[in-house]
Amino acid sequence: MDSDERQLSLRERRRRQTEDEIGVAALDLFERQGVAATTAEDIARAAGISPRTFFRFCATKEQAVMLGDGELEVDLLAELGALRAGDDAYAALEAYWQDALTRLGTDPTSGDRFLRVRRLALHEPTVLATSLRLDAERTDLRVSTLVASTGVTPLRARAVVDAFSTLVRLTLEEWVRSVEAGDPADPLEVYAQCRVAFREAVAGRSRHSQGARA
Amino acid sequence: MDSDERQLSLRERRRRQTEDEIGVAALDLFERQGVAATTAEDIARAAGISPRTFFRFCATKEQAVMLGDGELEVDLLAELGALRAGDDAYAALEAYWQDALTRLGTDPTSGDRFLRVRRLALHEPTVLATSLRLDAERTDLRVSTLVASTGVTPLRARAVVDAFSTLVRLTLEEWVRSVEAGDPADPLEVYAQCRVAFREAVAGRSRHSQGARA
DNA sequence: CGCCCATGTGGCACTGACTGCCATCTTGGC
DNA sequence: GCCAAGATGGCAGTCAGTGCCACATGGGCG
Repeated sequence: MDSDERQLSLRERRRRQTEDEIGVAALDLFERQGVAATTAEDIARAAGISPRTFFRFCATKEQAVMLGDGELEVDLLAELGALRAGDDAYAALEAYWQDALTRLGTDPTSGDRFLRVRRLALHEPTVLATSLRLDAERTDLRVSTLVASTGVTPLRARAVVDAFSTLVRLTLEEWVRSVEAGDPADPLEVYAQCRVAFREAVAGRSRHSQGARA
Repeated sequence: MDSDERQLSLRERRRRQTEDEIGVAALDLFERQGVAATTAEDIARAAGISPRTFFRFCATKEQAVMLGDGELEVDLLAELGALRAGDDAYAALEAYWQDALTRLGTDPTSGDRFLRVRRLALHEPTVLATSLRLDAERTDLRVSTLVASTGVTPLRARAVVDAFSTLVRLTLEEWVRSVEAGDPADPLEVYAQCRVAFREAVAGRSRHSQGARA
């Protein structure tokens, strides 16, 4: 987690600091004025850089709030790459995600930030779209990593990866909802619920429901 | 399917015709020159309207190729609305989707068009993003319809709807891949495969794999 | 038939996202 | 200290998308 704060070239440290400042500034402005009313120039000014430089850090203004989550993806890929033939990839992803959620809960700083971004995604369609697109762009690499490490067919790999992404998104959405409804739930709790709901939804249920069939 | 071609006000018929012309023009240009190299003005000119009017039909140029799929969504909502407490919503959605796929296979015209759009989505990130966003925007209505008709909890409804959307997307992707690989598969076949892969991915498997556990 | 309102269309001007290019400065290896 | 690589900022340009207004057209109604 804190392994790489020191011993980085000055450039690299600066770079991360700027990324962070951009992220904070964008999140702040988006929350305060809405995404539409916030211009890229606004964010750049608040982050102390020129508009031109701003667009070197992120391709669209919406991506400004997502600059921080690269590490999570790296971890995820490492997790996938470490699997071997016969391993249950979906289970591994679930473990990874539980771990990530726990860390988020433990570290209030990054946790809060993360929550605020997801909250934004719930209310601002363009932010949600950006998040979805980011996920989609990462899918191919996840899939090929999984195929390479475990030898499953691409179709199965894609099924696993897509199912996982969807479950994650569902979890985050429900978590945000619980926070906004006034009683913030434990993310792990929410995740457990979503996992069950998701599995039962897909399983093609037979019994378990309150009413008769028709 | 052809229920509403006649007996519509002249305005309505014109409207649909224009929509169609826009869709055809956009698809054509996007395929030929790529999305980035195609301006909204290009599409407008090819469709015989002014740029200003073009943006009254679709909010972004990418949406131009998706103008046609409104009816599918209407059908889907009708399906969801017709459910009752205790019904298996996921199964209903699967049936609906099989039906839709069959219709697409039967009607070569709209089928080809549909395929071309999905193909575009596979190669053009902005088109994929648009499709994802459209889906996300429709989610809320699907969920509330489902909640209203069957009384399930919002979380479960969301799980069903999201799982279904993901499965549909997976199916379309695989279908397109099979076409591009040179041996076009039967969409229903692809769907069946994806359904199984998806279910097994989520189910938390226990046996069934080729190798030992580790 | 002719009138009128609702609706559709086009033109114009404008904002703002994003990009290519170049000139300048800073970093880090030697 | 010196030089190549990389980072930054400014400038000009393209193009997506919007508000506004002026005009045309469809369709109901007397």
